[in-house]
Amino acid sequence: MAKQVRSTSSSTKAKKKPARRDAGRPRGQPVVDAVLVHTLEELATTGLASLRVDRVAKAAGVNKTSVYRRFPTRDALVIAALGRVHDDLSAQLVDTGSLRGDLRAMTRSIADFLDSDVGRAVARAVFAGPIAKDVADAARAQLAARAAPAVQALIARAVARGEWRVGVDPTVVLAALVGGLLHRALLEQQALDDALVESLIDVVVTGVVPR
Amino acid sequence: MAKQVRSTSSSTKAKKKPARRDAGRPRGQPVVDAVLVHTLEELATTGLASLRVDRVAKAAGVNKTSVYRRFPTRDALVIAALGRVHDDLSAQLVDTGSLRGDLRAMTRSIADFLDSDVGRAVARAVFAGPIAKDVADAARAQLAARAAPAVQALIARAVARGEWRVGVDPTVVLAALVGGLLHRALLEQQALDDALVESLIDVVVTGVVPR
Amino acid sequence: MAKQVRSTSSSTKAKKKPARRDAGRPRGQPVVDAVLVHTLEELATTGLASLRVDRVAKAAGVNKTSVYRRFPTRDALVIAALGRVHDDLSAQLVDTGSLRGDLRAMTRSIADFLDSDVGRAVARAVFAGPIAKDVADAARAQLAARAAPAVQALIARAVARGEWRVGVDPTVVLAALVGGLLHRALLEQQALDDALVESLIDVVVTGVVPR
Amino acid sequence: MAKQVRSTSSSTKAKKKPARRDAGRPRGQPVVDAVLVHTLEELATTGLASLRVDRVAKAAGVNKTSVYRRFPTRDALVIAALGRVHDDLSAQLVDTGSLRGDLRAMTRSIADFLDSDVGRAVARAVFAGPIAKDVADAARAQLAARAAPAVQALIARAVARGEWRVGVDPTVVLAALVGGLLHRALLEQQALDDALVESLIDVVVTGVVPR
DNA sequence: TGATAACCGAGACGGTACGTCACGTCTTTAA
DNA sequence: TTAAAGACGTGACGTACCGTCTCGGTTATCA
Repeated sequence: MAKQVRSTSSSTKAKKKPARRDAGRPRGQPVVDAVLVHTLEELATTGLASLRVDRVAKAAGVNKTSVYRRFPTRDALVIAALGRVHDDLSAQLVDTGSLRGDLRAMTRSIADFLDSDVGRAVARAVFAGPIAKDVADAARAQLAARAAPAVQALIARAVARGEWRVGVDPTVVLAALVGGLLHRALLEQQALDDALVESLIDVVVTGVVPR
Repeated sequence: MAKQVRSTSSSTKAKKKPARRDAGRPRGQPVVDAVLVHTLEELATTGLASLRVDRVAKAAGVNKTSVYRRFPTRDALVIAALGRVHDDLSAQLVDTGSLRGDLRAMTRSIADFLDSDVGRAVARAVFAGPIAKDVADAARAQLAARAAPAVQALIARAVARGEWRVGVDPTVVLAALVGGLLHRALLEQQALDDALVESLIDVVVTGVVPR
Repeated sequence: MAKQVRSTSSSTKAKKKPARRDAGRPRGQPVVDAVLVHTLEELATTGLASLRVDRVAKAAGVNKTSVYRRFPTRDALVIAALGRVHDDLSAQLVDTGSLRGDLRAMTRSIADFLDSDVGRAVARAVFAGPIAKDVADAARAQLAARAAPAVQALIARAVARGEWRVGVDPTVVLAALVGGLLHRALLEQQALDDALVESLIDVVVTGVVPR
Repeated sequence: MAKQVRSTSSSTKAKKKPARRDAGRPRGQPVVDAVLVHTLEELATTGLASLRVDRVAKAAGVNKTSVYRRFPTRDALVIAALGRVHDDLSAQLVDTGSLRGDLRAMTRSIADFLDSDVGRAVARAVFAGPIAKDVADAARAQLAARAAPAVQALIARAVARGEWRVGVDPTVVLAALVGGLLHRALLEQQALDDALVESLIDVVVTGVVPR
């Protein structure tokens, strides 16, 4: 063992540091992953306001410096973390055979997200401030590239079935549905149960005025 | 040891202070008013995150200490300021003779608020965090005592006119309308023009499905 | 609520800071040295009561925070600074061939210290309060390890020369001499000239009663 | 019972304030006395550094304002309080028939004072800072008018008895004795027992050199 | 295989804002 | 007139977190 050779000399001056395990090893992607995951966790746990960079770093088993090496700012870190969520937020957009069914599936999946700790935290963070400007843009772009087609398809099916009144702006319908959920979750601070989803869809699909 | 001799100093060097004119004068209510007004102003101007207590104090012509004497925390200050807004937010709830008209007036007034700097800032702040918990409660109580009756009346009129389908939950309708506005203002970050209001009401009142 | 959203602000407005050159550079010992030196300076200049931590920090070319990182309290800072003085206070304890000469050298060196701005300030500070408890202990320990031997030697020489009456407590003689200086310097607030030193030694060595 | 008579009326509108006891009543001297007494008490208890004006006022059953009416500054208050001590510090200067006896009585009485909480606190405060300048002047004037004659007499007696070597400065002897006590009490922080007093006098009277 | 560059942990540092404390000033109200 | 009550301005304190920067040491990559 080569180590034994040096043992006599190293006995005089003890190693100061307890020998870091994986110092120097470039880790790249794993680091950002761990960091972003724990950022979301902190976000869900303690909220955006109490999110501390050091804590995230420590939780991710990474040094604060390494965080700042990749994300120049706390905000940038948060934004990046929020960006990750879109991947999980792929709303269910299936063909159920009816507009109500399609909307129900979509709304329900969004509601599920907003009912989770992460979801609520993310929503709050997105609302909170100028993050929105950046995130919203990215989100819109991302949605345009991913969800939009599905939504388009959803509406196309509804039109084909004769379930979509001409002149109705799809974005307004979405705003009403999603906004309704947000209102309930973040302002009224109540759970998003099936009854709510059903009611929302009922109002949006059928309208308030009796037929 | 703690607070070692900080004294016995000023005896040699005479005070050069220009003799403040109205130090010590109790001002009470005027102070909190000025402070809260400027808090809202800062909120609207620079946002919740950049709101500095000293700056608010200075703007209000008051000392930082005096602010802290009444509001133990920056957050408490913000919350108190938000509380003031409800007074200005008394939504217009007039009888226009039709459900659409009534809803239009209401939605329009809310939209106007959300389109103002203060309104957007307040909305962001309320969403931002646990503030919501405190403020939302107070807001709900306040609304229950003030706006609710008017809303009740609005719905009662609609029912009387036969414009309100039985079984439709008013709170859901409100959530859809207000939430739709919030979605547009804070997430999509677009102006709340009349077209949007009209579209929202159209969807909610008439529904998506053709009649 | 605590520390509500302080973030999400700097993302819009670009940082205008002139990019500090050596921020973050660990300086360790140099820092504490500079800080303590300037602490003593302030102490000598404006007195303990008017000593301001920021001012010391600024004078030392260091941030207030850095001072507090090492000295948890203003008092701790002062105490540490006082501790530094002992190094300079190594009283002259030479063999002049006679008790009077030996005492004169010692007393004179102490008097010189007490006549300096720093010396007076230090003496005042040490007297001022419970600092004494901490500092005095350290001082005593330090003196025991450094000055004491020399004093012992001084007395041993005097005994050998037949100049030290049996039963006379050295500590009392020291207290009388040093105390006499302090009384003159701090209470009577007069200069410690050679005449005083000579008189003190004369009284202590020869006594008041005529021989 | 007179109280019952008013009970019915007071039940409707409760007294806002707990009815200040002696508002407006001019009290003059009693106030300053109480204030100074409690100032000394605080001084003895918590030390100069921790002496708070509000606390003194409250302890003296007086409003802070009333304190500031008479003493423009915390320091002035302390100085005034210290001034009061001289009255109690009338050192015992009796004719015991011998120099040793006379000095013993004087030194002992000073030692007793310095061994008390108030005494130590006062001594520390006097040393602490610029107070000394003011107080020392007043003290010197006061001593010159009161104690000095007695000291003069003491020395005159000693001279008459042939116990005072010509050319010995009385003030130096006093400085050595008092200074020795101060050194022991404030720096070494030990009790001032009879042995110390005896040793001090022995050194000063007889000298260190054997006869 | 050995030099070199990239990467990481550790942590000191400057800076800004926070919330606290006590001083001394001044007004109001009441006896 | 005198005092109590107490709001207020002011300055310093000590703390927390951000983002910067240096150091030392390790690992992967290339000569």
